[in-house]
Amino acid sequence: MPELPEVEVVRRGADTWFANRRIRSVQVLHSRATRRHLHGPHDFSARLINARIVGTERRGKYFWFRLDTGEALVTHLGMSGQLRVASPASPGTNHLRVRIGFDDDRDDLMFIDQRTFGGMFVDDFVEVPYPSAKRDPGRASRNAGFEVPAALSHIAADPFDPLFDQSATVRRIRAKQSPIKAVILDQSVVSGIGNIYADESLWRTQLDWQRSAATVSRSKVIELIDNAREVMSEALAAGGTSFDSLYVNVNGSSGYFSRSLAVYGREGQPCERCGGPISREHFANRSSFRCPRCQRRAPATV
DNA sequence: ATGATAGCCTGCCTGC
DNA sequence: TGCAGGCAGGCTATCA
Repeated sequence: MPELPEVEVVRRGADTWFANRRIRSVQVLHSRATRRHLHGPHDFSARLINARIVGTERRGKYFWFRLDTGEALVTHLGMSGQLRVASPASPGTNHLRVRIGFDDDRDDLMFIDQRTFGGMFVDDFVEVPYPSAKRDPGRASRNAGFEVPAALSHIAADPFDPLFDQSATVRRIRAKQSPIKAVILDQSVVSGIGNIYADESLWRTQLDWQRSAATVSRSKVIELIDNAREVMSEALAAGGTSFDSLYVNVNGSSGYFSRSLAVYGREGQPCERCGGPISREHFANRSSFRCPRCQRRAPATV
């Protein structure tokens, strides 16, 4: 559910509240929440207890706590996951899946997830290489690589990542025949973009989501990536997009970017660029919103 | 290899 | 009022 800006809001909150603290206790209240931890909930807890959180990092919609054990506590919010701070004395809440306590007796970390598409797992780091275009011969140490949890090695850099290689990403996008929207939602091509920001970026670029990626010009793809970066930074500045209480930051408050959306969820309402009605179409068992006037569909070739 | 689809879950909203 | 059906911001596995 949450896309890059929402995950980044949560990561920042998590960093503020949990960095430099040592884990004392771990409760797994629903085993599905740790299903991606291959050795089970007991091993999950054992690897965390006594570990100190060094800091937090993010790639796309995943973020993780770097531990002083050399491992990562990886978190994905899925569609409905939340990270909340809670007093150690407070009772659990509905949909509480994992609760972590610290040796300073200050606030607990609660992972809450109604639909259990999200989860947490502990993982080793692997090094991902710097893209060749970003190599800096004068600073060999910087070129050594960047570490990500092993299970995330297939996740591409997101448009804010220092490792993001824009020209390589443009080439990869244009090599695909699929609808342009499916390609920018593919986290192994470019990460962080979900259904909302895909539609918003396509609207800003005046592209029909159905267009085969291979038919979009190189400059238009560059514009699309720039627009995705732009809309996501605006959303981040607004504290994220939220339609309901399912997405909140660690304090439980929600962002207000939903009022700035141009197409997403605005079926029938006027396009702010041309005044025509926004349409809603089915795409991969979900919805796609576009302005049929500004985002023209090429006539079907028969 | 790439691309499309089904499945995982729960809660809420709509329409009958 | 009750209930079935549709829908939700994502990812992964599996099939063609």
